Amino acid sequence: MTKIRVIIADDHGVVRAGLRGLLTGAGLDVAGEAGNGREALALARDLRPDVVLLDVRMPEMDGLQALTAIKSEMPDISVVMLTVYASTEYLSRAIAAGAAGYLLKDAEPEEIVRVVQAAAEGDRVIDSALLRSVLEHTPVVENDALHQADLTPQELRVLKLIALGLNNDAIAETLVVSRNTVKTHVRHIFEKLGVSDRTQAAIWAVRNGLVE
Amino acid sequence: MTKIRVIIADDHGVVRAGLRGLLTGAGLDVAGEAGNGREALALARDLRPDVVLLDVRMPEMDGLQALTAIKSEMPDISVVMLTVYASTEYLSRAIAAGAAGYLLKDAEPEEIVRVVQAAAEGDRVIDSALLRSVLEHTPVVENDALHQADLTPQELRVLKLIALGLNNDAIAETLVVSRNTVKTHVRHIFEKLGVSDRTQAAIWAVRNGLVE
DNA sequence: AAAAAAATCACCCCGCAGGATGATTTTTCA
DNA sequence: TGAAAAATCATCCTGCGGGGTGATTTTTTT
Repeated sequence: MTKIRVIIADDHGVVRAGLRGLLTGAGLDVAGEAGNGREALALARDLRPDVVLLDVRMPEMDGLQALTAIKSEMPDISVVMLTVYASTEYLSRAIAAGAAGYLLKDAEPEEIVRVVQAAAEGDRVIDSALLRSVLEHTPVVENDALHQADLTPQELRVLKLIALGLNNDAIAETLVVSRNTVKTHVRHIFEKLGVSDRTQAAIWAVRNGLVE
Repeated sequence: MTKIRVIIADDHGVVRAGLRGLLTGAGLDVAGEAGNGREALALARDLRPDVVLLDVRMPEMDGLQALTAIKSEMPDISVVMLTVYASTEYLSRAIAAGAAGYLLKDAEPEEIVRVVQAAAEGDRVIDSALLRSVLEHTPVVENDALHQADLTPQELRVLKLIALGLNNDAIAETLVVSRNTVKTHVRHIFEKLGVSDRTQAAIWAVRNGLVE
């Protein structure tokens, strides 16, 4: 089997060096480095790597823009986002734009390697611990509709995760409960919102500012 | 079988009278009339009708607020929205909030009766012609992400309908094509957006201003 | 301490969604 | 006019989503 080819994009040389060492040490092939989103896009065009590691915050073209550009032009390439911010805003945008992974910069080195490898396999890995922390630390703007829906705390978490685009299994994993439990919550949410499927629930959530 | 019980809410007496005549003539039971959303909500609490007909624009509490309040408190009651505006904004909010139907005030009388009856049966009827007209007449804000996604005109329509919460059958009906065709478009959309299911596509669409 | 609400989980069923493939027709554009 | 892109449709298959029911445990509230 050939080595997994990766491109690193971050505006800090130190970070790039650190990542390069980490990935190379794990047997991956770092095919190129970029200092901003535009360079990353150009490099991806030229080198056609398996995975692109993108910092969210970069000059010229930020990580989200680069993500969108890369995914729409080269859907086969997996993109992993790297950031210092654990915000639902970024996270959900990244997921919606097709990111294969989302990592905090202070994640364990092994975790980073693991996610990049999973991304190369075509898997989508959003760190559970990260999702949980985002759920708890992002205050929900008290909303009229939201108040009327009268969701329980756990239902609110489930709805947020639905609105991030997660399926029931992923939600179960994130909240550390069984799939059946998630399905029960999901049904209750549908009843309370008066919708009939998860897509409508997700739209409801986005429209009511639940995830940004 | 008992008559279908309906509440009418509109701030114009003329309209109420017209609707009352129309519905009564069709064998329905108009249990009450309201001049604003708050009254409609109160009436719904007292009378527990099968269907509430809500004008979108009303004083005190508008139709969308009333819709949300009624659906979250009494999910069993079907709500049909009545409006003079064919805007995606209202339409999608109404659908997301659980409206069973959405009608233009200049709709055919038979159409209005038909939709109210369908709503009473628990069906959800969004007029196809209305959807089509909304699709064509709502200009899409040219967006960076949208441009990059490079969707074809028909794919764009399908995506809009996904973002309104429609399933494949409803989309097929709206666009007057087969279910298979819709599924093909849907798959292409997923590829272009880099997402893996319709919920994520819907979120993408909402975030990129495709439906409001 | 008792009652109510929230959270947990299981099992069954069905249908639609999503993925893969292949093919034809229509429209657009060079 | 010919090539390319877009739109149309079919068939097969698998699995997840969504609905229905019932039940237990934990937490909150009164």
